[in-house]
Amino acid sequence: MAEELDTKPKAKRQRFSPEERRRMILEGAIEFFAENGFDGSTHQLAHFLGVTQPLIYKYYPTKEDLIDAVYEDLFQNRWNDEWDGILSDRSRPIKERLVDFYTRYCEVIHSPDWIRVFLYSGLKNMEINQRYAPLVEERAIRRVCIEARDANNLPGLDKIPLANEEFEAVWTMHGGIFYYGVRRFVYRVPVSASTDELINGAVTTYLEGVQGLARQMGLTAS
Amino acid sequence: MAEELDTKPKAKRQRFSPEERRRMILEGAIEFFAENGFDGSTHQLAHFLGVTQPLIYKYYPTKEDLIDAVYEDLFQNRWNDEWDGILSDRSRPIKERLVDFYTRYCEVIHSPDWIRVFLYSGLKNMEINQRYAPLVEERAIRRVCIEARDANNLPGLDKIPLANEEFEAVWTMHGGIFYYGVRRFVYRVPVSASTDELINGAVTTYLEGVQGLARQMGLTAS
DNA sequence: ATTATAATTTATCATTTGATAAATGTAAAT
DNA sequence: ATTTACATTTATCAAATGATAAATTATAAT
Repeated sequence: MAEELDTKPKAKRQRFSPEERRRMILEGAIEFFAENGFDGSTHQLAHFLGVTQPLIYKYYPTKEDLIDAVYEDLFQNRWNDEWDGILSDRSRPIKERLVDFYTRYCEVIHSPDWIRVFLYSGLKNMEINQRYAPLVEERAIRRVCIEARDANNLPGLDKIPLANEEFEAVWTMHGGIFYYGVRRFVYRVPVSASTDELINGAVTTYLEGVQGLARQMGLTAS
Repeated sequence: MAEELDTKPKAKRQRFSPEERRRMILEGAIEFFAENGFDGSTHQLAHFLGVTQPLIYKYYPTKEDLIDAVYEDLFQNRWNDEWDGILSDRSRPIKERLVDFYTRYCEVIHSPDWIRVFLYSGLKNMEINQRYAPLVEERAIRRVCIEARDANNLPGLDKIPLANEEFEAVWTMHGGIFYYGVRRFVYRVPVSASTDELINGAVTTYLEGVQGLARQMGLTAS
């Protein structure tokens, strides 16, 4: 009768197809590494998965391979090409476009897994984030600068090239939105506003503020 | 004659006073942990210091103790009380005050050591950052909100309490300024603006933008 | 029911890591 | 020059870690 009173739930061995198991390990690894960083041990990860440690190595021959799979799943092809169109669609008010874009963007990045793994990878590795920042600058920041010029009837880039301050103003908005995720998922402190309020506030402030900036820079409506 | 041709510089044993050595180890640990995270091994740290690993344990009985010392040196008492006065000094234009404050603040936080250790500690631990965020909110964010109300002749807090959007607008500026450090010292990508340009841009945009926000919220000049 | 495939576990290893004790050698005091 | 104090190193350890090989057992095909 003591057999059923064992301390462990006993979790009998369960077989899955290679595809399923591979996926299960990857999903678990994302959650585990997001919490513990890439220095979390494969033994602990296995325990977290409810599986023995050598099994992980059956599907990912080295820890490095597993980490690469985590990177790919989280960051590769997560930039939706439709977002570019949203920003440039001048049939809509610019504020609406920016809110729309950042709402979709935040649906991707404002998760504990994404933010934390992104920072961990930035701190450890650097290639991924070094590649990511220029992508953001090219596809978002720069585009916002251009649209802000147009929305305020300011000269186009062919007349006057983008100034550092214009770039940084967008980066500041962008960084502020990113940082909201850091406060929530890294520091884990209460935030006073919802994501919608955050985006609305950041976009409103930017659009209003960039006019003052343009004035300060001596840009005049054309 | 082969003795002088040894591969190692031979670096003969050097004695320092306990205070000096303790300091040397701490400084090295900050740099080392900032680069490698707190999972960097004490063996590697010793090598980095040009010292044997047990020596570290003579001065810091456990790795935890050393890490705590790193925290304390970087984050404890780094908030200068004079900063509070700068923000609240209504004899100066608000823009000048904000620029002044953030210039000094950035002198502290915009260093690879500070930014990286702060993020590492946030990701691993959380107590420190959980304590730090409310400090910033109380002594900076909130104060900026109040001063922005005053500078725009808007009702005081006794009339109308601070709205989430007002708070978030400042947090966005603040986060944007922080994120500039992340781009430089974590992602290690080129940034287009200098720290001065960044601060000027962020502050200008915020001050201009918060007026639009107030308008949107229905706050009227009194 | 028996067999065959292969998913999963058990057992094991070399290295690394945080930590300790004993030996060594430097610098100051006598 | 000798002695003494103690800063530093050498030697070592148990536990943890990434990784591999062999044994086991669940599942599907026969």
